[in-house]
This record gives sequence, C-alpha cells and structure tokens, in this order.
Amino acid sequence: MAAGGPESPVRLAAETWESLFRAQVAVMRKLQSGPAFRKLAVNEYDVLFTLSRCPSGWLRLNELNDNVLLSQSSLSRLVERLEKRGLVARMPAPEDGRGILIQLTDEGRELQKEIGREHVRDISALVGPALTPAEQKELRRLTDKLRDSLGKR
Amino acid sequence: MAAGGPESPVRLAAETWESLFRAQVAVMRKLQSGPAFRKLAVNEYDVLFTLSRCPSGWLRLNELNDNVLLSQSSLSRLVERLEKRGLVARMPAPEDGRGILIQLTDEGRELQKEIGREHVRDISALVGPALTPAEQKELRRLTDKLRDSLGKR
DNA sequence: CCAATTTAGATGCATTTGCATCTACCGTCG
DNA sequence: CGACGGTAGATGCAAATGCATCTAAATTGG
Repeated sequence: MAAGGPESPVRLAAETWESLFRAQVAVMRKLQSGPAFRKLAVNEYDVLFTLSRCPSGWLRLNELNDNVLLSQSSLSRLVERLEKRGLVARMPAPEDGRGILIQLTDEGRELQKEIGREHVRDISALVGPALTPAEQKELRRLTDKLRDSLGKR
Repeated sequence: MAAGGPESPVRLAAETWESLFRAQVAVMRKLQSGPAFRKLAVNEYDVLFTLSRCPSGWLRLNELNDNVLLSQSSLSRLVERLEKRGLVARMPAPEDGRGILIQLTDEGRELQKEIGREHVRDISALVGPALTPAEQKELRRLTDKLRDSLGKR
C-alpha cells in the first residue's frame, strides 16, 4: 500500500464519498431552513415529489422506499400521515393482495407543485452560482453513474 | 450533447441536485445496512469522525453542528449520549463561558478507528467499481466546489 | 394440493429528533 | 458601570423514527 505517494484507490473513494456527503449536508441544511418546508417535512415532500414523477401515478409502498432514506415502518407511517392530511390516497394492489398502491390526491398534487416551485428556486440559487452549467452537467452525469452502478447489484 | 433542446439553468440546477441527492441516498442506504454501523448510528459515528479529524482534538458544539445534519438540540443530546457511553469528554470552553469543548476519549478514538476501517472498505467497494479514479477526482472537485460556494455566504 | 419459506406492509414500544423555550454568558452602547 | 440585544447550550414535550414482531398473502418445494 502506498504511503505518501499517489493516493490509494481506497482512500480516493473514501474522500470522494466524504466530499459528496458533506456537500449534500451543506445544501440540504440550507434547503431545509428555507420557507419551502414550513408545511411539509423534507421526507414528506420527497414522497409527494416521487409520486408526481411517476408515469402511472401509482406507486407501491416498497418502490417508494427505494427513493427515500427511511425504514419501511417509518415510511408506512409517513404515508399514513399524508393520507390523514388528504395528500395521498391508498388502494390495495390489484395483482398482489399484500401490496398497497399510493397516488397523489388533487390536493397533494397542488401542494407538491407549490412547494416544488419554491424548492426549485432555492436549489437554483444555491447550485447556480456554485458551478458552471458544464460542471453541473458533469456532476449530474457522475452522480447518475454512481447510482446506476449501485442499482445493478 | 443534449438530445432535446437547450435546458434552462434553473432546471439544470434542480436536476443536478436531484441526482446528487439520490446518489447520496442510495450510497447511504447501503452503508447504513452494513455491519459497520451495528454499534453506532451514522450521525454518532459522524461526530466521532469529525472529532478525529480535528487538529486540536477539541471542537465546540456549534462547530460540530455545521458538519452534521441535526438540529442544535438533537446534537446536544447526541453528545450527551456519547458522553454517557464514555466515547467523548466535555469541558467548558476556557475563553467563552457559554461554550462547551468536546474531545474523543481513548475509547471513543478506538471505536472510531474500528468502525472507520470497515466503513472505508464499504465505501471503496461501492464507489470504486462505479467510477474511474479520474471520475472520482472530478466528482470530489465538483462537490468540494459546491460546498465551498455555500460557505462563502 | 399442502406445508414451509418469503415478501409486503402494519403495529407495539423504546429511542431519537425537532420546536419552543429557558438559562447563562458575551458584547455593545448609553 | 448597567441595561440590552445576541449567542451557546440545555431542557420539556410532542412528533417522528427504527427495531422487533405480527398478520396476511404470495411463492416454492415436495
């Protein structure tokens, strides 16, 4: 193992992750404290957002769970809360008696759009001045590649 | 280059952040579920790690709070737990009667190293196969630049 | 076809988290 | 100096989270 010389692959990977993670923390901290998340926690918004992006409009609970950093039980209760607030609707999955399908209600879609607009402005104000468009594209490419690589295993 | 027309700057920034965030979620999910975090939650490890990287060995509570995605009160109690477990020690800040200095105990340093070794291996196994060394360096550069840009305001 | 295993989601319960607030201390300005 | 606004942490309390477990339904293997 190299000491002092060129950086070891293990160390490089660790530092890469460290940078990615700290950047995420720094951005998220700013976003969270903004006014966009007065009405909804970030995780709750994230669920609405994921549902809004889904082509069919319906998602299984376990599919949702792949996108969000929450345990299965926490997501279950989070969706329960959203349902109580009238932002999502559930129905039993037709093909699988164990499963639950979730979809945005009109009110949920409305709130997602409202928060989303503000959220996107906040993001733009943070990321826009930090990186050139070319750098943003490259960052997007690299993080997409990283995520794709994890999924394939 | 881009397939469908030009992308608006706002949209590009939003998609960049989205990719970064999802990649972080995907990696973190894998890391959390590994055996490295049986003994300590990720946030708790993060505090030990941050303390281990600190040159003086001592850090103020509010300095710690900049690195971790936790509210002030949650961090205060997290440190309280770590102290109860004998992993960190506190002392009043000499120059500021309001402040608290925190440092690793020997046991805390030991545990940080132990978890850290495993953690770094896990990271390497996830990031190493996903991106070339040059890509990792570029990703590190971009995320560092992003974080630096946020700090300066 | 039925028993055994696996998977999806819900639930009891203890822990963790955040908001609001409180106390103690710092720095400033009269 | 002494009041006053601001900052560093701690704390009460309600809400959110995760672990372990449970139920029900699907899948597998005989």
